[in-house]
Amino acid sequence: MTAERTENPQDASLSRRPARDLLAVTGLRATQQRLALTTLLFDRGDRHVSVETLHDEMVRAGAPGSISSIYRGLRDFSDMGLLRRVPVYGSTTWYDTQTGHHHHFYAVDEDRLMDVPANCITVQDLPPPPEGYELVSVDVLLRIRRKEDRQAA
Amino acid sequence: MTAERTENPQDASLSRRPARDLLAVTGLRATQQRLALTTLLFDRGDRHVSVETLHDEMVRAGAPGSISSIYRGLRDFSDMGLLRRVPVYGSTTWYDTQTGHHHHFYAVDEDRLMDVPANCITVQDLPPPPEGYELVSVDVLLRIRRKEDRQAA
DNA sequence: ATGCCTGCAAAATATTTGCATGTAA
DNA sequence: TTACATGCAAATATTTTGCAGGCAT
Repeated sequence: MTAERTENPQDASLSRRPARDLLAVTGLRATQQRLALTTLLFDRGDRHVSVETLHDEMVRAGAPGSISSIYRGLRDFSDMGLLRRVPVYGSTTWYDTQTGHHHHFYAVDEDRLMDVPANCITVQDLPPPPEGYELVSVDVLLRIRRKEDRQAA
Repeated sequence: MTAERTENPQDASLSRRPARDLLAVTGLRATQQRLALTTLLFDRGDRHVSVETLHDEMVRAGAPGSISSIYRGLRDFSDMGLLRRVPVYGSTTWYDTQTGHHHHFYAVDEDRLMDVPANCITVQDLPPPPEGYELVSVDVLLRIRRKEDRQAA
């Protein structure tokens, strides 16, 4: 029962220290799928992803990971605080790699998220949470649409 | 007190003028289903509903309307500006009967929306929308959770 | 009478899960 | 070695839609 462990050269990028560190923090095992996911998510700065966009990316990159694993991965990462679910109207769930406070434009006609530059929005006079609750996050969503969509009848 | 409120489902309440007026504005026909929907939605002040909660209500009230009709109704009402979709994380779509600017608490562990009292939140320094876009709405979602859920692990 | 609506069921879309196998530690 | 993770497919969940009959106008 001796499995050969062939160290693929291409594993180097997927085994980067940062990715492993992120996983180590969560206590999740550093599997190939999770390392690939982590690298794609966090090596390019702030991004918004859905299961679908990320799966496309992984296929293009030849990275390992089935759809189920991506669902599981994004869910687990969110639960552990590595990602943040973005509140939008549409049916698909969007995740943001930046967990700090910042906000979004949402182009309703295109079902597309855009970042709002940091420091651009000030939220004041927040009410205290209801009795027994604590505040977890503040999300501001600026719904926008193409000006041309307002057709002068 | 054990008051028996045996109100007739086909009561005149479903044909109230306000409900008909709302529908008249949209150009949609005043069917029994839409009148029932409109009455349930707008006779009780500000509320958040999903297809499921509303369907339960209609069943309980003995009001007419299949699930499909409720889906269609809420979608159409939103499209016509009578309702407003609330941006949340979960899978179900929530609608708010108050279309004016106001904001929400979202209890993540219960998948439940609560109103934030008006005038409680001030949003300042809004950035201009991207070139070619116009701002449609500003939604603030305050994610909250039970304090007890923070189990010292 | 006409054309928009509804209900039903099937389809489409989004996400989770059972289980056998694979693999990190 | 052992527990946890993955892949696949089936199961759920949510929403839309085709169509025949119904109802508002």
